[in-house]
Amino acid sequence: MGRTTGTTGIDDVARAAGVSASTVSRVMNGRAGVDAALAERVRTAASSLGYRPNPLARSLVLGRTQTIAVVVPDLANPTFQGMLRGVTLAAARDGYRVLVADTSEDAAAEEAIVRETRQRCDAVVLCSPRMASDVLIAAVAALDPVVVINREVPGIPGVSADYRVGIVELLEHLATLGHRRLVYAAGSPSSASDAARRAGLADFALARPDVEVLTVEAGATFGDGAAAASVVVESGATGVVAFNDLVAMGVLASLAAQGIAVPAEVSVVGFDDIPFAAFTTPALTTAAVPVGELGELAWRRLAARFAGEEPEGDVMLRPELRVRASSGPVRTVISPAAGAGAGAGAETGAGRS
Amino acid sequence: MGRTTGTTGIDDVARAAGVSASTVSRVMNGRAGVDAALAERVRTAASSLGYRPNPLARSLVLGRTQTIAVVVPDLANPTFQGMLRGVTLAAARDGYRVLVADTSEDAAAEEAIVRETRQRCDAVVLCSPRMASDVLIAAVAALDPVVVINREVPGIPGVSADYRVGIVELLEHLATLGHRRLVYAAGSPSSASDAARRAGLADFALARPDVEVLTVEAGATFGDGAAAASVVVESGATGVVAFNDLVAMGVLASLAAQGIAVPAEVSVVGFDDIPFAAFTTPALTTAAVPVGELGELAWRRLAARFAGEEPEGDVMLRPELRVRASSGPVRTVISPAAGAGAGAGAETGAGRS
DNA sequence: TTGAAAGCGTTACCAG
DNA sequence: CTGGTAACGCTTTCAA
Repeated sequence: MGRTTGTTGIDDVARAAGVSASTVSRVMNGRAGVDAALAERVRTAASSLGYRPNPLARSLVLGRTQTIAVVVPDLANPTFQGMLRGVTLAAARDGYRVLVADTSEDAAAEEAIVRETRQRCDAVVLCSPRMASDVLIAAVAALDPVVVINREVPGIPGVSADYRVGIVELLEHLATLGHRRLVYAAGSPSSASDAARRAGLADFALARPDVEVLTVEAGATFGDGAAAASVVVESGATGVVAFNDLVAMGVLASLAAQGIAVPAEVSVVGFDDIPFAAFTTPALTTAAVPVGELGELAWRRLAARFAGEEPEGDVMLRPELRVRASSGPVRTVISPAAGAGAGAGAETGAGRS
Repeated sequence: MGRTTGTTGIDDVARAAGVSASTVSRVMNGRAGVDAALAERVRTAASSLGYRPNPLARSLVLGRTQTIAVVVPDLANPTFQGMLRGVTLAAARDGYRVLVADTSEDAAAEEAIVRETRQRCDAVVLCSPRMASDVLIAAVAALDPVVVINREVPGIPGVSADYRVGIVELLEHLATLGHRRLVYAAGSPSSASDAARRAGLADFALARPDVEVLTVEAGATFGDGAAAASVVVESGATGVVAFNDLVAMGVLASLAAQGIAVPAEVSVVGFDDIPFAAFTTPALTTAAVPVGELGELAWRRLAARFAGEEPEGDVMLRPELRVRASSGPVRTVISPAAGAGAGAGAETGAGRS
């Protein structure tokens, strides 16, 4: 009846203003059809009591929380940080808040986490979900207002970056520079976006049969890149396309340690354009994935759904080639391998996306 | 009465199990004193109906949401990303979720955002709040379960990194290497953590009167660092302590552009140890601020409060010196300035903390 | 041990 | 235009 908790409730305001709770509610929600004088009295009472409608109670009766969940595999990954930021900023503009959940790359725990967080929200954004396709498809059905970033799910609209086209741009860039023997330092085979990249590799192979592209299994981290560098050297390739910028940085570091000049002897390109890609030595040529936009777009889909609009089709954002100093024309042929050169083993919270 | 929304509610389960809602509630909450057979029947009914207690309704009646808010000035800043991650992971372990809010460095809007998000949660973590001290003090009182990171607020327990001690470690490191003329590329005067650093500068001045430390107003970004580099060169200093890693990276880039060798001619050290500090060229010596731990600690304070424990005093985490390749012994004296060398102007979402 | 009923703080429907 | 009165979905006394 009002004074149960320390908070001032709608009844307190109603009493102070000498009206009913209904009227206070109407005034607080700006609903038309309230006598101006009364409304003013209510507003005065409300502000003098410092009344703030309890969002929880509103949510319960309204059936919406004004909150959406964003689930990411790893908050330390720049890619997901960017998506989270994009969603958060866009949602905030429309008065929505974001509940964030980090699944710690645990594909098995993912579904439970998603369901749990979804229950407290009006919708959920799944960033590069790791769960198996069948699980994902089933889960998504129960999540309804949901948008998936960077993973195709039949039936539900998704927003993704076009990794397939992006890698082709990178390959073409190197081919144009005269490279004819390249290596792709691949990511995890279980990565959906790596599959897209490999599809791009195939596209490219058809279009440019004169360019040879070897694939070496690397991974998604700096250490993986460093480890893969030796294979690159042995292969005699003049250019390497890394799964992502982190891997590229690992390659860069290992190459530098072996005294191999970039891009004079070997060109190195990454993928993603993480915030620090511009600051490596040499600055990294890469394909920029507009993670912020992906997040923003994800929000727009949700906002549209909330507004009762029909779901649109999938959106594919094309990565943008950013040519920097790490790639250049073919000059010399590197000398056939010397050592096994492992390189640094640093670990940074980033990786697959 | 149950079937209003499409969701299955407690009444549906009760009906299916042939018991009352009270019993279902008791079973779902594992409250003792329910007939084993009945309990089993309830559990069966619940799972077969896919029943999930509505967290909102529980929150309303229980008075707790199992959610805390984390408010940061800028989600693009690695420092805050780290704190957010620390809080999120720690809270998740205890079954709490995190609502995130980005104030976009808007000191004026901060208070409203904080109040708003706080209302939906059980507590709030303020990361390096930008609002004026008096506003902060007043706000914090109304927020109650609250912990502030990296900013002192009389009366409420805070967790911070000891920027004052950290910068002294950096200065001592350079002094030990033989440097006698240093410059501090300062951050924004309005930054609380920069004030702490300047206090450290004063401490150091007293302890090492033989070392000269000039202060040049720089800023918190890569561009600020690049711009400040020329002043450093002109000053004839052999070492520069940057406000943070980003500024240090800017200095590094500008120095490299001018052909000044690091650390042979000038040593450069940063602050924070952001994830990429280890990957600059040369790798950056810095003082590591344990942002993840700060976040985790913030959660612990909150968890303790929830458990009814008394608030402890402030916690100060000491930054850890990370010596890498960008700092070295004094060798040569740099030649008195040549050009104004501005340098890159890249912008990265990072900065004050 | 179990159930009925009274809220938790709002909003919305329906009379007046 | 305003005020009762039901919900929203759940937990928790209070009786039985």
